Amino acid sequence: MAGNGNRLDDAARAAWLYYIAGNTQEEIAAKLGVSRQSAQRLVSQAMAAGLVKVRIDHPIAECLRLATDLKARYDLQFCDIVPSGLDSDSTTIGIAEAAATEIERWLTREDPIVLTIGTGRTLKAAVECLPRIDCPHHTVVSLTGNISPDGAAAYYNVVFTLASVVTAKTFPMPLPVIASSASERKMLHDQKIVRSTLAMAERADVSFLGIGELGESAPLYVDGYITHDELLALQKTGAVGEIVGWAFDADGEIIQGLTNERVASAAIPSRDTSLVIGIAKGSVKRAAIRAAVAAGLVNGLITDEATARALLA
Amino acid sequence: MAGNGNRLDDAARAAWLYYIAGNTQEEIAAKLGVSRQSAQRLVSQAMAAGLVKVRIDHPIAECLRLATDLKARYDLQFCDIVPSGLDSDSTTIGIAEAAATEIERWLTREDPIVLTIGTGRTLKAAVECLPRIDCPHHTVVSLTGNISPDGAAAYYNVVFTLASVVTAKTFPMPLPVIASSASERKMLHDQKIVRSTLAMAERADVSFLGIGELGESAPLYVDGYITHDELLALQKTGAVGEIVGWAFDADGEIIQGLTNERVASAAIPSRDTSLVIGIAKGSVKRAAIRAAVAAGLVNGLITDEATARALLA
DNA sequence: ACATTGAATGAATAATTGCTCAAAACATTG
DNA sequence: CAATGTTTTGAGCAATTATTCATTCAATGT
Repeated sequence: MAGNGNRLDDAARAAWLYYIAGNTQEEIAAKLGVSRQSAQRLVSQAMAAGLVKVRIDHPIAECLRLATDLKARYDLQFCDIVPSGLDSDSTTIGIAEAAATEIERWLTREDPIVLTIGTGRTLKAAVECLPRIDCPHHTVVSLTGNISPDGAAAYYNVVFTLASVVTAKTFPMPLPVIASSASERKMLHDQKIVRSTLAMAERADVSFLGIGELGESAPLYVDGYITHDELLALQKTGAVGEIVGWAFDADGEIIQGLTNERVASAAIPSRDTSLVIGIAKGSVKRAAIRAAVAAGLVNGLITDEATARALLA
Repeated sequence: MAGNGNRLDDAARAAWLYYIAGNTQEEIAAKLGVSRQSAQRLVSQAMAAGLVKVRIDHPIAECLRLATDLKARYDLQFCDIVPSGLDSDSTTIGIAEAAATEIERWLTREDPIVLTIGTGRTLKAAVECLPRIDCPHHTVVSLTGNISPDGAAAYYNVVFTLASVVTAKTFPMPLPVIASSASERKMLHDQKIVRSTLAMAERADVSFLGIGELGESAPLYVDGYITHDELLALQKTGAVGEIVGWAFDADGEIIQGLTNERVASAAIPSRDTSLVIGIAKGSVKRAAIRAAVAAGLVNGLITDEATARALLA
């Protein structure tokens, strides 16, 4: 009723009445003067629009244990394990929320920090879980370029998504993800703005990075940043994973040459002076994750129970 | 203890699978190796134990919370808070629409009601938001006179505006707002038509009233119903606000004497037997609104977020 | 050992929620 | 203004979730 009002407003109202006030959808329908079905639609729209944030406030003992073990085994500063259904290879569910919680924890700090962020599906999902946070005193820097091969904005670059929900000062990288040549990369990196952004990235206090795999469905390849031949070449030199574009082998050694000569991303921030959290799960990424934590490419990890077990086995 | 903690662990896990991973309770039961109803019990235990935190990320959510708090704090039957834009002192925007919605809700009822209405800019704006409503079974009564000091129709008397858009039986008060003397008021009120209108007002089911302030820009003064000296006199006795002309102090006590001896309006309808909704916002009206709700001059309130916060502070 | 109590369980059932589909309302275009 | 495509709506139905109730099980006191 009430004329037009914003549709999302009503959705939020309905969601509030449903989740917070514990009303049944029929009661909501009555209060809002719509049919029960419409009330149901409003609630699920609020859901779909990501207005509803649920968090479980309990350290599940088993996950805690795994986290402690992993921290000891791989000398991690930070580790969060999310419960998994026994079979779960299902995308980003779970760790995205956990990552969002951790990002939120950092962005709600009083003292100003520099947070750097990578790319990827998981990270994107995590940022979409974030509530609005007012934190103009913080700085968010993207480690990766935001221009996709076809010149469009890179879809999985998350800095803009983050900026739309958080009031921190944000610095995207006005670069392609992978330059066409080593010399082009040098030229791009010599630009004044890029240099200052790269410099800022080096002052990171905390970083959130996806860990990508380099199999047939490697995101770098699937999203068109590298060709199939380039992928094969990487695999041939033993590359098993990639962080902000930098391919590394099973020992966590950054591959020399090949596409790594042209990766336009900033270097992974120092693990000696800052917290670098990798976020990934799933059996297909296992080798990549293991290499990354074993070699100390990251000193923090958010993953799920199944992956944690595999990393400890 | 141990049993209890373990149980909560499972509850947390079940809640996690349910709310975050979106599993159905049957799936959870399978994964946790318990029966479906046990899974249900775990989830609801997690709920009861407060493990599950839901948050709605939308300004509306805050408004609903404020409304609930205000209802509890001031023992209100009804409260609606509209989000305030950045310029929170800007006239009637927002609450007018909200008031219109509530008026409409009452006028679209099947069973016949008596609705009484006051005056003022906010109420005028509210009525102008109303759609056409066919409701000949309802009765609308003005609580205030509709004759301005210069003999013309009082501009902010809303009964005529309302009548132009709604088919209810409407009863204006063929009176000045403030009589020239106490005896004139008595004489006027003794008229047969006025008496029946006043009697009708006493049978109100719901009332919509503006809350006016009594500072330098008090509507009563600005619109010429009282002189500047009368305004000063009221202020001197501690008057902070006014409803349908009746001035009251910071404790919500109706001022004795002064202009109140000549206010020709009907009394504010009973808050014990009917819903009396005050509609006002803005920092300049804060004291008046606080006094009105605290003393129970009204038992319903429509205001904005900023004012609601101030009332709770 | 045995009765008593109280929590936990699963079956049955009631209530609520989610989905599909056809009709209606709406907007757009020729 | 008719024709068209799109969105919104509510009814009916299927799926899911909550509650009730009789029963079991284990623990405790007599």
